[in-house]
Amino acid sequence: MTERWAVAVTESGGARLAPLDRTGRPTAPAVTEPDLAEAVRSRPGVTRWVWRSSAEVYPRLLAAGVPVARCYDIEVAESLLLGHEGRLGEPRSAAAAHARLLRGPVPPDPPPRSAVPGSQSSLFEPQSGTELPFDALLQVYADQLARHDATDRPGRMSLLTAAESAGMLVAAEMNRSGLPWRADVHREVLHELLGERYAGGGEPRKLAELADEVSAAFGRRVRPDLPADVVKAFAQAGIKVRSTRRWELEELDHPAVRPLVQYKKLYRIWTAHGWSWLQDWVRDGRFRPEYQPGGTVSGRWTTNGGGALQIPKVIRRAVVADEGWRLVVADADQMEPRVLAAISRDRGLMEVAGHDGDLYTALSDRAFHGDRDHAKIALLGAVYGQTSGDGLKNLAALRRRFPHAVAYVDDAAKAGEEGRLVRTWLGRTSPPAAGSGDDGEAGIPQESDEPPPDGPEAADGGFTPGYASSNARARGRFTRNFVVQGSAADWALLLLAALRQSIAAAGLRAELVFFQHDEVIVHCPLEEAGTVVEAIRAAGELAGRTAFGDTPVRFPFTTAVVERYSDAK
DNA sequence: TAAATTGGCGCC
DNA sequence: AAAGGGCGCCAATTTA
Repeated sequence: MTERWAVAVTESGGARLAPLDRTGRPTAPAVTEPDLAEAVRSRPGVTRWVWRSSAEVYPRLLAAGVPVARCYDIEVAESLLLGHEGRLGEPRSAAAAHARLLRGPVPPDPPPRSAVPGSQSSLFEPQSGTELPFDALLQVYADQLARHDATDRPGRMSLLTAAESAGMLVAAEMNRSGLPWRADVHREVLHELLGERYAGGGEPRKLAELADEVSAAFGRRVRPDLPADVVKAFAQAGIKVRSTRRWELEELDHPAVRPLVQYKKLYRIWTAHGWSWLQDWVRDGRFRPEYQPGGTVSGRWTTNGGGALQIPKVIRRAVVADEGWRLVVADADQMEPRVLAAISRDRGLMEVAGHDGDLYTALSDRAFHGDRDHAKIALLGAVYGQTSGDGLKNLAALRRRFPHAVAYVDDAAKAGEEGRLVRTWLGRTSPPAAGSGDDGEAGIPQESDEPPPDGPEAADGGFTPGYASSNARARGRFTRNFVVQGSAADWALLLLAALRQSIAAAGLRAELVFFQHDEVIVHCPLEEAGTVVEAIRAAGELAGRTAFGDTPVRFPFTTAVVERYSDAK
C-alpha cells in the first residue's frame, strides 16, 4: 500500500533510486536515471519519497512541475532524533549521522547559509561536505527507523518526523509561490507614514520632524534612536528612567514622550520594512521569504531574512490578492490554551476547550465570575510563567479549577529548573541546559512504548546541581512555555500537512502562501474560497485528532475571505 | 577590524 | 495593569 522509494540527486542532476521495505532496506538494486524530475514523475505510485534533504531535492522538482505527496527528510529526522536523545548540539547532517554509525570522525555541520534576498538559486546548491554515497544514505535511513522505534513514543516520534518533513514540502512550495505583494501599495503606506525620502539615504521627512520635536522638548539635540542618549536627556530633565521601553516612557509626564514614542514606532517600520526591504524582498508582485520549518527549538518556524513573521499590521495593506482571486486568512482561535487542554487532559479545561466559542469567555464563566480579561491573563500567566502582577493573583483560581492543566506546566517548569529535558506532545525535545555536561552520553532512560504519563514528559538531561537560582528559574519559564508552544507547533505542522493534502486532492488552484505560528493564508480564485474555508476547518480538526487522538478539544478558526490581508479581523 | 552582545520593538 | 515564553531585524556598543 505504501510504497517508499529513496532518491538522491547525482552530480549530473540525475537521480539514484531504490524501492524500500518497511525497515528501510532496498528491495531491488538501485538504479540511476539521467533526469531527477523525470525519475520522480514516472513513478506516481510512490507514496513517500525518502531523501537526504528537502531543501536540496524539492525545489528542483517544483521547478520541473513535479510536486510530491509525502517525503521523509533524513536530515530533519536526524535533528529530531538527536534532540530526543538529548544530543541536540551534535552535527545533524546525513554525513554526520553516517559517520556516527561507523564510529568514525564526525564532520561538523556547514555554517548556516546567510539569507540572500530574492535568490532562489541558493536553494539548489548542495552544501559542500554533506554529500553521501547512496548506500550510506540508506543505512542512515534504516538506522533512523530503528531509533524512532527505540524512543519512548515510537508512533508519535514517527508522526513528528513525517509532519516536519511535510513542513519542508510546504515551505519549499511557499518559497516558490510567494506572498502576493503590491509594491505600489507598500510605497503608498510608507509615504503616508514616513513622508518623503530625502536623497542621500537619511531619515524620511516625518522622522526628521519627530526627531526635531524631541530635541525641542529637551532643549538640546537628542538622537531618539539612541537609548543611552535618551536616558541621559531625561536625567538632565530630572527624570530617572531605567530604560527607554515604550511602556516605561508612557508613564512619564514630559513633552518629549509623545514624539519619542511615535518616532520609535515609525523608525522601526522604516528600518525593518521600509523602502530597502521592499527593494530586497519583493520581486514580480511576490514577497518570497525563505521559511525554515523547525527553525526554533520549540518547533516554530523562522524565516531566513525578510522578517516574514513580523510584518507590521500597517504594512499588511500591501498584501493584495490577484485580480479575481482572494486571500483566505485563517487564524486558529486560542490555540495554546486548547493545546494545553489536550496535552494535560485536564477535565475542566477540556470541557472549556470543547466548544468553538471564545475560550476565555467560557473560562471566565467557569472560574472568574465572567471576567474574561482576568481569565485570559491568568491562563497566559500560567503558560508563560509570570512571576508577578495580576496573572499571579489569578493563578490560584486557575489552579483550583484546572489542577491538572496547571500541574502540567508546573511540572515542566520544575523539570527545567532541575536541568531535565522536556518534550512536546509528539516528542520534540528541549535543548540541554547550558553547561549541563554536553557531549557524549546523555543517559536518557528509555522505558515503555506509547501513551502519556500524566505530567509533561521529562527526561534526565544531566543536571548539574548547585546552579544560580535565577538561571534555573529562567530555564523553568522556558521549559514551562516549551511544552505548550512546542505542542502547538506540533499541531500546526499537522494542520499544514492536512491542508496541503486536501488542496491537492481537490485539484484546486489554491496555494498556501503564508504561515505564521497559528495563522495561514491561502491565495485562491474567488470561486474556490468557500471550499478552502471548509478545507481549513477540516484540516484543523484532523490535525487535532491526529496529534492528540480521541479528545473533546476543538480547534476552530476565525476565517476571513478578503482582497487584502489588512481587511482580515 | 570583525564578531558578539545589547537595547528596542515588530510579530505570535 | 504589568512586562512571563518564542523569534528576527537594526543600529550602536563592546569584546576578541
